[in-house]
Amino acid sequence: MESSELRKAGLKVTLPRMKILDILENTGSRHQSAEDVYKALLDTGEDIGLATVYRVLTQFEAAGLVTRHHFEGGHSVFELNEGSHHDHIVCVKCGKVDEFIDETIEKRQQDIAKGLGYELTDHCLYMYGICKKCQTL
Amino acid sequence: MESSELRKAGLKVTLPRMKILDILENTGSRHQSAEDVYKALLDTGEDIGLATVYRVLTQFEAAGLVTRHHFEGGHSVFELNEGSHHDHIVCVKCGKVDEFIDETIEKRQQDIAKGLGYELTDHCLYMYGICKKCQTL
DNA sequence: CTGCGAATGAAAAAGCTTCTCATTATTACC
DNA sequence: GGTAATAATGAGAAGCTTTTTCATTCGCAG
Repeated sequence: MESSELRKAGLKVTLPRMKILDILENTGSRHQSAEDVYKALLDTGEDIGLATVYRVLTQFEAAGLVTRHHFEGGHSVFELNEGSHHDHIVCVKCGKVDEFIDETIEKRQQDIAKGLGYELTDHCLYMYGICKKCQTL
Repeated sequence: MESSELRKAGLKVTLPRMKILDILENTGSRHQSAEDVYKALLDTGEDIGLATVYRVLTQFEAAGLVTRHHFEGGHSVFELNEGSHHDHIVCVKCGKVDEFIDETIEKRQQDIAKGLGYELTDHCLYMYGICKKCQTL
């Protein structure tokens, strides 16, 4: 069960938190806004407030369970942390998102941060392009 | 004069637009929020509304004069387009921004996009960390 | 100089997100 | 298992950034 995940993060095991974790794990899109999660909860008949969704997602982020991305448009999207860190490439035509990880880039980032005197805490790389399918349309 | 820049972009040469362009060009920080620009205008005694600042910055972005960045914290910052592409590293404590360009990373990005079948149109890399000064506080 | 259309300012409105506080649920302890 | 202390929740209000509305003003072509 996921309840151990919550306990490990120092969070009480409550119904809203379990349900939200469930939505994050078992929904098609890996990148969901707080509003998306809220709507998904309503669809399953759960009566969980939007404020709780925001609170829980923020707690999950602090606990390292999810990552918050600042995509364009002014709102945040959340992604479950399963497996390791990765970056994103987004198709500007159809919105498709591919994920990747490149050790060369990761390494260079560390070197650059160090060179500029920074202690790196986080980073994100977004590439925008046209995917193979959209190129042929 | 910069008025030619505005004309070239198909925008009428108005006092607010000239003043805002001036602020962007002659202020210490290269990365300013709409609020920053608004305050700078007030400081110089100009009576320009915040709504106009937002409108003008958005027009400048559409005209390619500035780039809008979505840093963490929920608000946008604008940067004058002079010189070439570069990436950013932001101090999460004091908000300081350093810029850099790394050919190794640029090259890898192209390769990765190609490998995934994408035709790359744009990309942005944000690193977050603690700058040298803030580390000692 | 004059007038039309675009630009502006002020205030209201529109998101997204956080806060407040009374109520409810969870966990530690008996 | 039951119960008290404590944290979590829900609903709505509030906070922020950004956009929109609309009457007024300004820029620029004629």
